[in-house]
Amino acid sequence: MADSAKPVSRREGRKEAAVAADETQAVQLGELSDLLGYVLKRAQLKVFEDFLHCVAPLQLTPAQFSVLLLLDANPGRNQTEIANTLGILRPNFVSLLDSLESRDLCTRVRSANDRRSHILMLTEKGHAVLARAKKLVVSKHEARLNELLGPDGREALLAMLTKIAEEF
Amino acid sequence: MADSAKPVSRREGRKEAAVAADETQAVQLGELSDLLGYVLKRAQLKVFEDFLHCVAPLQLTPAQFSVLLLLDANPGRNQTEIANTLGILRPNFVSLLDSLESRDLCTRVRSANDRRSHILMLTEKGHAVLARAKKLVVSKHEARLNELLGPDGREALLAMLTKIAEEF
DNA sequence: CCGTGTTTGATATAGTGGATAACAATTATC
DNA sequence: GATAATTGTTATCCACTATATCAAACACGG
Repeated sequence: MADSAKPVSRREGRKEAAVAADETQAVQLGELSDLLGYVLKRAQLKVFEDFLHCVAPLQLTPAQFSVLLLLDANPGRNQTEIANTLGILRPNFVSLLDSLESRDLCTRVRSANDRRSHILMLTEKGHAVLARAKKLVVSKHEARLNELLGPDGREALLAMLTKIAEEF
Repeated sequence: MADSAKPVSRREGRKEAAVAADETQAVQLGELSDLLGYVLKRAQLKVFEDFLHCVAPLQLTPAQFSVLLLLDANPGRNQTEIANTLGILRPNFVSLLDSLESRDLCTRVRSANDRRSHILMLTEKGHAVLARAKKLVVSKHEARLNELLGPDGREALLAMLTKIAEEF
């Protein structure tokens, strides 16, 4: 999100005329601040933005990180299984994998059982990058969330979001 | 999200061979289920999907609904102010407004003070549609969230998300 | 009043994510 | 062995996001 897209809190530098009191009056959010979907999306953008910033030295997006995590936890799976688990459509998963493979973070190996499918595995470098990424995520990203919400707050939030994601 | 994109819970109809026990073993989410950003995004998609479904009779997207809400709460504002408040870039706000205006839900009026800017206002039809949309959102969408989380759970969730959106 | 700079809405354009159709290769099924 | 289904892939489309640029209108200092 560009600077000019930052919401609400942007005090436009113009019109110093409205000296003390008025200050051009901020736009009222009104019932929008009670719309869960609205706040949810706003929070999600903020969290992704921070994730990107924290993992910037490793050049990993949230989606790429989630793929590496899944490959680590599920060796020997094919593209369809990993893509489905992440809610990514197979066609769109191809270029994502291309990118990871071109950076030598994972490899596609033709399966011996079913020569149609590609078995996915992390490379050595993939394991190393994932390990460093995890450290950054825990020590910087999630740590900041813990600081803001408290450990129990974070747990409660995670539980409610999981409930929505699974049961809603 | 298409059917084929539905995460995890998709038991592929193939291979009845794995009769009772094995069942091809589900892919393990692993540490992904503790990643707040991941669950946050998943929950957000679910909530938007439900919103879209609940307001389908009025053909309003979350973004369009939020614009109508803001125009109602802030009559007499121009495009830049409304767009900034919603975190929408001015260029992208133009077509959004075009769509609403072509449906006679709002109007652009040249300001008398500053003939560069367009004052935005809801039309009569806009007010009516917004009123009906609000009813649908409250009675169907938010009601379902209340049912899932409980009134206090929903409040707590809203509070934490707002905190993230504003202070993170 | 004039000229410089800024703001507003708008256009064009590019990048990204998500979605569908179709295809060759391979496998499953009957 | 013929037909159907699956896997990875390509092409393509749509929505959303982002940047640069423009004309019109305004602000302001000289």
